[in-house]
Amino acid sequence: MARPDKRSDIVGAALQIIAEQGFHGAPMAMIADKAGVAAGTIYCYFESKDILIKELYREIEGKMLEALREDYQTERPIRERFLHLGTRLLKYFVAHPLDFKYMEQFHNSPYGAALRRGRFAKESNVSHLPYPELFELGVAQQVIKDLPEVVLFALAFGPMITLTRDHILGFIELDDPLIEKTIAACWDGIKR
Amino acid sequence: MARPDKRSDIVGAALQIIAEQGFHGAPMAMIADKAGVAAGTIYCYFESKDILIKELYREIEGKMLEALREDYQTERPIRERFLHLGTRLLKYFVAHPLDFKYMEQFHNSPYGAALRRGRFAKESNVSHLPYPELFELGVAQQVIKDLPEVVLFALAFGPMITLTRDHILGFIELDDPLIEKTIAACWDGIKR
Amino acid sequence: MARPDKRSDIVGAALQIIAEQGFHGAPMAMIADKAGVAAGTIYCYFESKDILIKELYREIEGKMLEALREDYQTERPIRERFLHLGTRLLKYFVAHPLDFKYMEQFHNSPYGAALRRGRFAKESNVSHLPYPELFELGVAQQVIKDLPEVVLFALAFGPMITLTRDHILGFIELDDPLIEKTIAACWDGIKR
Amino acid sequence: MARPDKRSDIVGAALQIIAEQGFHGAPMAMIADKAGVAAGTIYCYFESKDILIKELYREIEGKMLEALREDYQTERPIRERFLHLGTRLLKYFVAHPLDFKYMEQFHNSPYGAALRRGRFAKESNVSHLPYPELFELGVAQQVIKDLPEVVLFALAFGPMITLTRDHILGFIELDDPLIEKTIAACWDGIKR
DNA sequence: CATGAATGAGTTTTCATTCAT
DNA sequence: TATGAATGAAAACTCATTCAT
Repeated sequence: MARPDKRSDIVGAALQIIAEQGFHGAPMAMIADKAGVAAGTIYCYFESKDILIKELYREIEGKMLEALREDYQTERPIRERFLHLGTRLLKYFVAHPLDFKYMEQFHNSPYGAALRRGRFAKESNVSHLPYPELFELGVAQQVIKDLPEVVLFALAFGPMITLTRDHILGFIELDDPLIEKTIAACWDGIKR
Repeated sequence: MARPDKRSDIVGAALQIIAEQGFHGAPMAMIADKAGVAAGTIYCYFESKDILIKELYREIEGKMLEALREDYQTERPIRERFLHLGTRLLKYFVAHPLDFKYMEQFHNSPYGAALRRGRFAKESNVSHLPYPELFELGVAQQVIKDLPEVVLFALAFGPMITLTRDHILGFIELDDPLIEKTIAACWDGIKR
Repeated sequence: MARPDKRSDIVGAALQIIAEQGFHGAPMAMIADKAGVAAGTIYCYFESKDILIKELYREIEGKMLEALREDYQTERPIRERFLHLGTRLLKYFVAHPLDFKYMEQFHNSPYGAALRRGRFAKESNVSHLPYPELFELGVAQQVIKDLPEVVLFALAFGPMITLTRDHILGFIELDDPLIEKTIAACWDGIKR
Repeated sequence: MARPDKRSDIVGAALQIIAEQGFHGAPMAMIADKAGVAAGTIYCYFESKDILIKELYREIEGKMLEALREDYQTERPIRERFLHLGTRLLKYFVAHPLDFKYMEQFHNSPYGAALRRGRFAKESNVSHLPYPELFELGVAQQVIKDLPEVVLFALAFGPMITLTRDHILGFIELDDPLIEKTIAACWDGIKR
């Protein structure tokens, strides 16, 4: 009767509800209900709501990074590599709007602040991303503006985030040509 | 002992607590306490927490727009007007971090989604801003890339939002020269 | 409609239910119900169930010690002072069976263990009681057996506790003559 | 790998956890875990947690009574028989602190109240113990005070219980000489 | 207008027990 | 017998809102 993997059902239900209503609009009982399990069952798979939230974030981030890295060729010129990454990222978000919304909820919360602080303390505020290296290299090759990494990151990433949000809200339809034009414009922002 | 205007006290307390702890970390009792009034008193000025939140948003947005429009000269060239607006905006956020954080909380919540939807339905997703007109004009004069307004908005605004967040989190120190370089780079992103 | 002091109602309800059913047989909802208040109201007076429990213990202990000290004359002989205290204690418990049962619940729980440890660490395992001094004095005067204070305490107190329990359970009817005979027997146990 | 008798494993695990954490600090899952069996397995041996608790009590009481009766010689004088029993009892508790703690948990709970009531209804509040007979005989021989059996029981038993508790809590170290002195003092309490 | 005690619905989490395998 | 995933009925606690003063 139940689908074979209850854990997936729970994760899926949590993703959908949290993405759409936020953490506080997602009582455990509602998640359980949508997943088709009893309230207590969630605690067979996740120790607490906190852990469910963090775990779900890790899964989404993993899938996203995997998508980014696919076909990424480190021997290509800086510009092409940037365009590849930006395009991939935007396309991933367009294809997985719930993932994007979930990540936004996560970042805009104590969880996200803690995560960012932790990562910044080490080396990068969005670790695992191929960006930091790419920017450093571009600055060294005098292809990219000589600005702090954080600023370059904002110039490159900020528009994608804002635009994805608008796309999801239905303010614009992001098709492939528009995505490419947008990423090209992002490049204009950081290129020397 | 009490300041004359309880309403201001309430608004100020709400801004501070919500900006720092989020909507759910800001019980009415805590706001009342910080404002130095009784819990019930808030309801003399605001029908509900929802209304307090929306009202506070409107006030902050108003102050911000006022700051943007100050010294704004519609007869100057597109580029200069953009640089003026961008610089003003970034400086305003740097000077009023609580306002920025509050707006982020607001946008990243059902309130924000509703607001944006409402505004888009009419004409603009960030109404009252001088941006839409500026972009239209820039496109017509072939100074700005021929992209949808929403995209231009993302290219111009996205980096500022992301960067302000990083500044507030302490990942970077935004001084005036850096602000100007950043806005100039934003211009590169949208200019033809 | 409501009795003037809701706090007393809550304390009274908690005493009765906890004494009879134990801490785990006393949900906050049940206490609230018996007190004639809403569940949340309890938290206007006590931060948590833990604090309610500890506070209630302190109140009971205070009343009991007051009863013990009444008419207590430090200039009388050791034996008379002991008989006075023992008789008072037993009579207090007979008159206030709920207090006795509550204290038993308390002592037989993590709360009690913590309390005893704390008191023992300082100077006495049942501080505030006039016993320790009395025992020391009696040993010095060679009226009381030369045994560790803890043992003397057990010899003197143990029977009263056990007997009070039996009285409350209805196994025996403790009237004044019997109380006096019992305390006299307790004295036989510790006297030299 | 598993010990042959799962039932013993379960009983042992329950004893240890309940003695140390109380009934409510001993979820069935934890008992099962410590016993090295699955949660459901416990229900193959015990119908419910209640029944496990009662059953365990009966086993402990049985072992304790057996220890008491060992070497007990009914033809010896009353005093010697009392000293024998008291010493045995105290030594048993010192040697088996978990048993003592478990019994305290049990008595101080609805289970214990029910048990005592049941036994009193028949004939004795601590049935199976050789005490009642001993007291009756002692009173008849005019060696023991002419007090109700319940009172004699409290005078004799109460100190041992209180003292064992203090010993387990580490407030005193009960070695053999001290045990004997204590039991002798108990005798002073009941002897004529 | 102002107060703040009181409310009670709603939230997360625990855990004895069941049952399909 | 043995398993352990699943259940769902509590339980403690929070907090927006009301209302008698």
